[in-house]
Amino acid sequence: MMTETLNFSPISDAVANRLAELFRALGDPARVRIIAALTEGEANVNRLAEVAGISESSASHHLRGLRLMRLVRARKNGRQVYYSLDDDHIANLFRGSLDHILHD
Amino acid sequence: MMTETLNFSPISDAVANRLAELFRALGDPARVRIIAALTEGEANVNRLAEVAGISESSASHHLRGLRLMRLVRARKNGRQVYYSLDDDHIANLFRGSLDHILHD
DNA sequence: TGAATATATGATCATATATTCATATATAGA
DNA sequence: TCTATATATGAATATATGATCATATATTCA
Repeated sequence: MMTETLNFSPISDAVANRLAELFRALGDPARVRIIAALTEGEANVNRLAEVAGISESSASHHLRGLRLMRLVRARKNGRQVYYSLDDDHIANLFRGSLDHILHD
Repeated sequence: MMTETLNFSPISDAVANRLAELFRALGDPARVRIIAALTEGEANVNRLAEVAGISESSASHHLRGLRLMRLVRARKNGRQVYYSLDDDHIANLFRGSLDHILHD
């Protein structure tokens, strides 16, 4: 059965959905603070929880989401897990949005 | 009563919250398509509803949120309301995030 | 003025999301 | 091996969000 709709938009369905997902992934204060901290370098879960002002369990849940979205990477060292931004685009995107916020 | 928490993060509470709000505002496929359409120029509610693939009522609700967030501006002409992006930062932010999506 | 049209709004409902708590897993060190 | 520590996970719950429908408002045109 054909349920495809006509595409009037300058972007495709797939791209619109992935963009929305990306923005949703960033659309929470705790995650914003986690990403902000990671623009300064890698950090472990304990540290990120502290930075974000949330419990370690909550941080772990958030980090799981960010990992699944491939926004962050995990590196295990002993019993600690160090997270870092998965690529430079995110840091750039982040700085771009800071511009918007600050220029307003 | 003092409930202020120490600020370990590179960004302040206020900025983190506003950034999260901004991203949340963009974190929906319909709104992504609306913003994408508006990067091409202004459009009325009917047109935006069509582009986003949603009802006009739903479009109106979304546009209300975007207006309150000052991401879009409304210009009334007769009984139509034409929306446009409120400033260039948003279009730039949008293109930046497209980069991220496409380079992945 | 009355009908038609474009948009906006409010209430309701279903679903998504974030937090908490309990528990599991993995590793380090005694 | 036993204990403590760091992180992860699952279930439960509270809150947020989006869609829909009914209705309101504003404007055009006959």
